[in-house]
Amino acid sequence: MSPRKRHRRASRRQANAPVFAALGDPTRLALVAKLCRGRPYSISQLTEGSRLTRQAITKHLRVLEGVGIVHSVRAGRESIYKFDPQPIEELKQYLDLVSKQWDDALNRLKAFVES
Amino acid sequence: MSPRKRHRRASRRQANAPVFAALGDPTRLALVAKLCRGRPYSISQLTEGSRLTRQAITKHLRVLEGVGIVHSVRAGRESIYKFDPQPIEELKQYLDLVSKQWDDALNRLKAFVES
DNA sequence: CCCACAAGCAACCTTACGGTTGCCTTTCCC
DNA sequence: GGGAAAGGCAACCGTAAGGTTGCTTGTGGG
Repeated sequence: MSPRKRHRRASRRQANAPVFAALGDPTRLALVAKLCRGRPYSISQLTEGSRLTRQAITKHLRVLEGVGIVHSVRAGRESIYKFDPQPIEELKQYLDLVSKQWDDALNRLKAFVES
Repeated sequence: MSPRKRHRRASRRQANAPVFAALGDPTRLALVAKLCRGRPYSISQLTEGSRLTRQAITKHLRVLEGVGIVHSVRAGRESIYKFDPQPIEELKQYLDLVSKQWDDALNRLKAFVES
């Protein structure tokens, strides 16, 4: 593999880290679970059922929005949050790549042992 | 959905958070990328090519080991780390579930609009 | 036997994160 | 118009995370 290619791959990997980090919190995972039910939710609605403050939820939503997992629009006096599947789709692709790399390595090893 | 079922689903979700968190760091992502190339690596080998201290790398490896992404065995005077695909496989499943839930919601919405 | 290499352990530092509280602004609606 | 609902902003707090340094322990090889 060329150094340039390796570098491109590395920066793609690095780009995924913040998305993983955004999902690395139970509260945020719960928010995602709720938002991917389809309907958009206001902050108050998302705060309902959580033992946390509205402010805490707001911060978590900002983190999710920062990596593109959700988008918000202001509608009158409320902020409406909606799920966006794209970043998660990219994570899936990346994890597939990791699995694939591992499988290939195992197969190469097997072939080597049997030869 | 029954409350019991919702609860089981919630705890499964919660269990994934630490794994996401473990992947939510560029250094750790780089370590995973290296380790899933197949061969096991010692700590010194994993430290090579990184601008961080061996200690820092060790800490990161402990985090990864804590969620089962890697396993270590002591071999003589070195600690050998090996990749384990299982936790990542579970993440993939979970993300699939999220995507699926979103798709279903969209389809329901479409059906509703067209009716 | 001794030295050097691999790692572990512990202390420490700085910064980011998760969370709360208090107060201000905007919007709705009676 | 005025009160209540929905948020935004900023300050603050505790703690865990990422990283370093220094020192000790164990192991392998000449």
